[in-house]
Amino acid sequence: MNEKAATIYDIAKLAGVNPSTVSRALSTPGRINAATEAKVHAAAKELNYRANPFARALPTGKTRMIALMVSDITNPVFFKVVRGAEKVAAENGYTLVVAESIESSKVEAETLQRILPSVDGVIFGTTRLSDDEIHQANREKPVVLINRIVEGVADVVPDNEPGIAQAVAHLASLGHKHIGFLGGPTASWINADRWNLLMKHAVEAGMTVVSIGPNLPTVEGGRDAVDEVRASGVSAIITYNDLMGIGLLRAVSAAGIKVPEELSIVGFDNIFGSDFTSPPLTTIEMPLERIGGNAVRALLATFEAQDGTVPHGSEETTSLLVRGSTTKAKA
Amino acid sequence: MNEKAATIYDIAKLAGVNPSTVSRALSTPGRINAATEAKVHAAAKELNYRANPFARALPTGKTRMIALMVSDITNPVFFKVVRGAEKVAAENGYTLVVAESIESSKVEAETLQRILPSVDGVIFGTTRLSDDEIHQANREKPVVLINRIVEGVADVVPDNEPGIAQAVAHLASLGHKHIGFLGGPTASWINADRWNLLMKHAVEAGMTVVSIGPNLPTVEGGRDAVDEVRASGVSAIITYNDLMGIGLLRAVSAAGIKVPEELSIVGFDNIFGSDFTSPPLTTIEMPLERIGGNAVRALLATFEAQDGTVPHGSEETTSLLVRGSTTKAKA
DNA sequence: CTGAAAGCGCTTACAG
DNA sequence: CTGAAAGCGCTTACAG
Repeated sequence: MNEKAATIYDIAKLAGVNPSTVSRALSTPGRINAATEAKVHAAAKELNYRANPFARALPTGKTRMIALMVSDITNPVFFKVVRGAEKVAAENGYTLVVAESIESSKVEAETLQRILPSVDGVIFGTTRLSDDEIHQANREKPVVLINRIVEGVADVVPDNEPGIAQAVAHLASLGHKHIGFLGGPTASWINADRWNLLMKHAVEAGMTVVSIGPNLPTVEGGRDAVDEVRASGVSAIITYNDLMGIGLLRAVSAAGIKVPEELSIVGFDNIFGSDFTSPPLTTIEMPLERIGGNAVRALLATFEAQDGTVPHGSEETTSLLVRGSTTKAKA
Repeated sequence: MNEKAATIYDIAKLAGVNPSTVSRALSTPGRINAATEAKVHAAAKELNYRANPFARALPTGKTRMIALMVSDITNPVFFKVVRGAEKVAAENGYTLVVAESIESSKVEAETLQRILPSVDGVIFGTTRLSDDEIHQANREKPVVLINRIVEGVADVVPDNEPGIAQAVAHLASLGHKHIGFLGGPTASWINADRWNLLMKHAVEAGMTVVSIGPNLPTVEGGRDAVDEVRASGVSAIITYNDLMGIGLLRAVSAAGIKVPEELSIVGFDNIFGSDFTSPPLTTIEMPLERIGGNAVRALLATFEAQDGTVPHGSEETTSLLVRGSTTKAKA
């Protein structure tokens, strides 16, 4: 190991030009004499040259790295988000750094401080940071928020409405009159959005809807809701996310309640594994990979933006994926 | 955004010392006058100073970043590996870059070239690179391999034997006489290791064992094995990984074969979701998070190593996790 | 179009 | 212990 890498000086010597010419040939193609440029490229190839990104970053101040902060790397909701983000970043010559905050706002703030000097901008998956902390970060480097809206900060949020409208219509067509929503984190923008939309559409469809929980947005949180769900008398329930839906489905079945005959369950997200259950979980699909990719695009857009315009995105839409956990309400 | 960050020159001015003194105070604590050091630290704190990692990397050649290359970021096998690696990296002041090669050796080679100049070393999760390509990378920067052994290159591999021995003993105690192994990637070190160990232990236990497949190491690969499994007449099967185990379990159930009464299934890895199936999958657990963490430790060790010693690790062990997909062989 | 020079923010021998 | 200087590998005005 430790073969020393070639520099622009090595290339300059080999090609018989000045190092600054090499720099120009490599970084601003078309701006210099074509023959010279070709010579430089040939020499670069011969020496297997790759620019030292650190040396490049110093004068420009641009690192070509972006950070994606997630609260829990092992939460399957993030897998596709990370993949989408990584892909778009790579396509644009950026390197993605994914950092985990382990569900603690203190760790998250520290991690952010550690990573911020290294990157050109940061994308927050779910975050426990306060609006103030987000504004502070946004003052240093461009920020894009996923599933959260903060005044003056770019965001990418999905449009939950189509999926919820479809889910309500689906349940209504199956004869459900009284349904529930198993809530997740109360401080979360997306939890509130889903609940508000569900109320709106359920009422419009002539159904009643009650809030259950809120519980932890995990398999355990779903499992812990069994008694409350049963007590509520609902014939169908939509859960804040699939993790809760899966936990509820398994716990309810273990308690001898038949899914979907006695209780229909609809999850949210369509995470990996949500079709492993018996029955497989009906769910409202989130375009997770697109969201990750578009978060990167939004960040790149702020890099370009002359004015301080911040993109807001909800091109992403949601839709119902009917599997086995929903059926006709008992007469 | 774009508040310009403080530099050591700002600190030097504020503290009334030379910039080089600031540098020393910050990077080699204890090497200078305690009072001076305190003054510098106070000034640094006041200015909210954070060292520019790029400026630091230029003279030292050390980036304090390490890369983890995985073939598929959405493969749940990697979740805990990534988490373990991220954690140990952060503890040691390193930033982890995770890169995805999208299951293509060409993409992987390109990604590697792109990332290599930015990092101090690289960890390969599964890799499609040839031994030669790995040696080439290892010549430029230290390399650690997970689940693969290449002469002269550091590695972290789990000891598959305890888990397999336990699984065989478990199946033997349930009266199984004739079992199968559903194979994954034939070029994979770990696939071969698991198969060889299974043969050894099955034979010692007086069982016969046959190889089925190989198939893709995915849910689909498991599903596609139904006919071959059924034709083989085995009463129990161990799959290369959980993904295949889950696919097989679901497909076999759909085909009307009862699991575990008519076919016992044992997976490998204990991935997220392997307990979502009905019945939940019995599996051989891999210490994935430890493996990720130890891969980082091995890499850091090579940074220290004066001689070119490369660590080989199989401290990690495996063990059987009995859930619901195994039971007594039919009489 | 291209050369010579200065500078990005650090670190680290070299003096004193 | 600390200052002054050179250098890491680039980029980019400034000349010509």
